[in-house]
Amino acid sequence: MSDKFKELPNWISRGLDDLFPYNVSEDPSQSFLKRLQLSYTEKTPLRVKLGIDPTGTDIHIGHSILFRKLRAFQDAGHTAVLIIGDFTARIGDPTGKSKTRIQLTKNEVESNALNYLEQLGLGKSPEDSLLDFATPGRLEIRRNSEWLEKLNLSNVIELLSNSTVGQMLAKEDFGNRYKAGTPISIHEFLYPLLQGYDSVEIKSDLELGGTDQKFNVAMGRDLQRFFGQKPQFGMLLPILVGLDGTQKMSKSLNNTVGISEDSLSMYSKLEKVPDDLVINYLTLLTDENLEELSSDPREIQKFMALKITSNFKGIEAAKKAKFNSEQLVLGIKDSLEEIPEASISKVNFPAKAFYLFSKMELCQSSSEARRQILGGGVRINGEKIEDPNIQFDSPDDLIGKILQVGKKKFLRIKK
RNA sequence: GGGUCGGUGCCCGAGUGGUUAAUGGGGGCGGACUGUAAAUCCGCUGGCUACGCCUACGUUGGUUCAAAUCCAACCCGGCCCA
Repeated sequence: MSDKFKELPNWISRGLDDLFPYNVSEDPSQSFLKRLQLSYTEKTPLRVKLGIDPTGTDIHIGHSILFRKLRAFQDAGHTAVLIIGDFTARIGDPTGKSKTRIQLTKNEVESNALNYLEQLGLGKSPEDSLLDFATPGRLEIRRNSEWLEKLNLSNVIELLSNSTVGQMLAKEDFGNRYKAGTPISIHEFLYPLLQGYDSVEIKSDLELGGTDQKFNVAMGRDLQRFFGQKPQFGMLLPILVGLDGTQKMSKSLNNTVGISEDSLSMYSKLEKVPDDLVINYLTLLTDENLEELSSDPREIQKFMALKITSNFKGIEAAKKAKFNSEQLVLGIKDSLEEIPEASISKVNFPAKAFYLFSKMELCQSSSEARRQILGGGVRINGEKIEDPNIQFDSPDDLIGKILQVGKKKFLRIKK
């Protein structure tokens, strides 16, 4: 994120990791700035491609970096082409280990895809959503089964002939796995090619992706050239580092902030990210001016958390979350404006404490609840309980009380 | 297809017939501390309304009073050879 891209407008260059080809020249096939200007003079919006695999179901703020950038292009009048990788998802995720490779059914993929679109703002107004679904001409949603399903073996071989094993092994991911001796299935080599072929089908002018997508995006250029098209530009954005401060944000690493999470947990997760991540988050997830920040690291953290939360939840919800979070730290749970509530109806009485906490889903299992209690991390209405076998005879003893595990997990019992 | 080595809990990795829910490390969770955190120290880290009972060491059978440990077949992977 140097000033390498300083000639580009800020809405493009902010947070950018790479843009290729990047030559400062007059040639619109070499200079993205010229290409952009050309699209305005010709009044032809750029077709900006972004692919998503509908395998998981929850979008986290790491993903949102790409969507925010895509949205910026929409707002500048260009066409976002969102590709739902329904075909590739059905074959299975190549990077996962074979034992957990799940072959998704057509129905599962569809419902995942719908879920994704809803999180992105399907049906909402542009002001309240990540992408602009409403303005005509700004969004095109395509499923890659539309064309990939029709490829026959000859087509596939033609695609394959565009790449070599050497090239594939030069790709970081494959190379590492090859060196480490972990298995690589042949069909995994097909993925970059299929993703690249998507660019051909939709006549992409620009593809957005994480930095790990460089190979695949470049493959799209190769294939477009092969099929006689103008190659797309590639725009790479950083992979967001997760809450642990070291590894990429990923659901399987349990270091994510989901965009569908309630505002309080979003805020409280964000306000304690490691210090050296704060500026990074501000850069990638907000539009705030970085020149005018407080000098107190704790203040910057809170500012970042507030801004990001309000991006997703609105300013009012974010402020409320900040207030509640501060109350929480002070241990003033009673004054919280919004304590998550949960019904006690599924608990059978008489109920022992460990059973209660397990059933209320504050602990993953009754064994864990027992351990947590013994470990001194469990409270009811602020009062520590020490015996996992304490028994409650009736729901009336508990309704309205606050159950708490650790510092962050708590809820108020309702009927 | 042949040779060879190997498949252990979230991950890595000990264990090679008997208190073994299985050493150790990482990660995670909880506690203390702090600017929330990080670092550090301490505890926990299969399940079950639970002083007992279940389920676990690739799969399925077998040998044994007893198996993650022995045997057989199968499945999956690395490396070497084709």
